[in-house]
Amino acid sequence: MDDDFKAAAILEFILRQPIEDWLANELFLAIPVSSPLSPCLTKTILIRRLASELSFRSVSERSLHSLELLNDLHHSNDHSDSLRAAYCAVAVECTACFLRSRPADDYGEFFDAVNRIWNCRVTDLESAEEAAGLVSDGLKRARKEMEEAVVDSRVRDALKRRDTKKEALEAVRVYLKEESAKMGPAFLELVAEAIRGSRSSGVDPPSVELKEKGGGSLAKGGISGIKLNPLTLPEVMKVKEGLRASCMGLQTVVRDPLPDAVALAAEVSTAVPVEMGNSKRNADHVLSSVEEGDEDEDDDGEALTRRKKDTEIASRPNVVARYATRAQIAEGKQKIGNNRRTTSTEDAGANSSGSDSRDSIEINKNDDVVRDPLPDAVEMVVSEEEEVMMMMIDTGHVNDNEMVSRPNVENPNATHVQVSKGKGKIGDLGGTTSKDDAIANSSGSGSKDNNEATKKKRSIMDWNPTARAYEWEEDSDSSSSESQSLTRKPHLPSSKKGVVSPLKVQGNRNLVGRRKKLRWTTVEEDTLRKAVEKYGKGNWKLIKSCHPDIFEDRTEVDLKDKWRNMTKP
DNA sequence: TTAGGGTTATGC
DNA sequence: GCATAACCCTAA
Repeated sequence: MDDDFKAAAILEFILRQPIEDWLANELFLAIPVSSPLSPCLTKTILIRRLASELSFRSVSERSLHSLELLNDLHHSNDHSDSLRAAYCAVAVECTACFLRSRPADDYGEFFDAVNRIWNCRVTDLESAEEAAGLVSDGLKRARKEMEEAVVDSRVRDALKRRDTKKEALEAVRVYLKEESAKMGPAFLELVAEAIRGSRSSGVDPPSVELKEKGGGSLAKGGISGIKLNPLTLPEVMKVKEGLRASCMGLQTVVRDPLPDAVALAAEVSTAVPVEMGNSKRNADHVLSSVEEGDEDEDDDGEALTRRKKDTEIASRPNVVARYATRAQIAEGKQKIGNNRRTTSTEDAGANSSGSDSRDSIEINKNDDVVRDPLPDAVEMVVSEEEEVMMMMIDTGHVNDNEMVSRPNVENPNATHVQVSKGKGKIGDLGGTTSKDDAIANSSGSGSKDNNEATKKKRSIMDWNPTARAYEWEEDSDSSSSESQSLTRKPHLPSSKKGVVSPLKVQGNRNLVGRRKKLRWTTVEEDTLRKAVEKYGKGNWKLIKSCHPDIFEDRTEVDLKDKWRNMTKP
């Protein structure tokens, strides 16, 4: 285990506390954790983000995105009904909201939403095997209803009369409650519990009070866990500094993660002015408890002696595995031997099959702890540093005054906390629609990302509207290494595509300034034919946007011209 | 954004 | 040279 492990444990603990988002954000920014984040921490961040939105009675397309990422973190055989229901309800609300927010005869935004969410997003889900967990009969029915609503005003009216927002909020609430219960206490809480267990004989128990699994409040982003006293501002500063010191000061890399984590808990307990009990006093004792499955890694006599002192904690199944980052997983695999080429599924299976040398990465399916997600899903969720960093906090719900007054003890001039509306805030999304988000993000990604601040951590609550399964190839003209590194993000077709195609078209121009003739392929023709059947003649832009890959080098006019040719007598 | 007329390139 | 497909221009 290394410092990153400690930082992840602290962050997970923090993010599950009922503290304000700005504070969680501050702490996230202050605690050095490298990416890729562990699946567990990623999941915690996403859950926190959803909970925060829920507390503000808000659902948006970024909620959809969060749910998609959470689905990716689910085990392939562990798809949750409540997740499916929440996804469907949020998708419906994200569409139907445009019926309520616009004049009675203005359906443009609604049609766009149907196209964006149901014709593109949900269609992709249905075709993507890894996202099958989100697809339900309800989602299919809803999709049909939305498609009918485009052409049938009665269906539209019925949809408008439904309180889809309430349905979505309730569905998300149910999912969060269920997921929080599944996740159980934070790692540090488990450690605290272990400490208390280890001191049960004649020693004052710590004042840590563990709630029943999943019993925590969701208010203000809190999920579950230790009861905390409200922190005053000076205490907050102390927490932050203490946590930072804890993370930065611990340079010794100990092979065995559990005692190290316990030591960390002890340190945190001294740094955090909340009731963490006598963890420090217990630390020496608990430090002596070591899992026995790692002897080849830490084989000194002292460690061996310690290992035998506390079998209870030693037998705790794989709590540490929750924090294995991809790097740690890779390291673990290397221990096994890297001569086996595995598929993603094989990796998942291997990680759960159990081996002493893999204890640090093994996921115990019976532990109700976060399972090892499909590596491919992890790849998508946590492989991109920016992707995960952009998840970091800032719900966009905090009012401006609060944002402005947020203290930055680290650096009062630091840009990453200049979060006042419209200025310096990374991905300022407060109160914007998802469409606005996409526009803002696509238009600002270049210059803003060059900002030094954006190279640092970003808020977990920041919505990355471009963070979808799409990932376009880089433009040939984006040659600088800096821009390449900064633009390695997935993009929605609506933003980047619109920029790329004309450039490519220009590149195809001949000396006369006319594009080279590009003959239509059979695939293009078939797609166009089917698309016209589906969407009708004349909806060339819609058709193009629904098949951005196939019609990558075609304009809407091209589609129209081609159809004209195809239907000539 | 689309429709329709006009222009150009390509294959026979 | 002609037919056709692909592309361009412009009005609505």
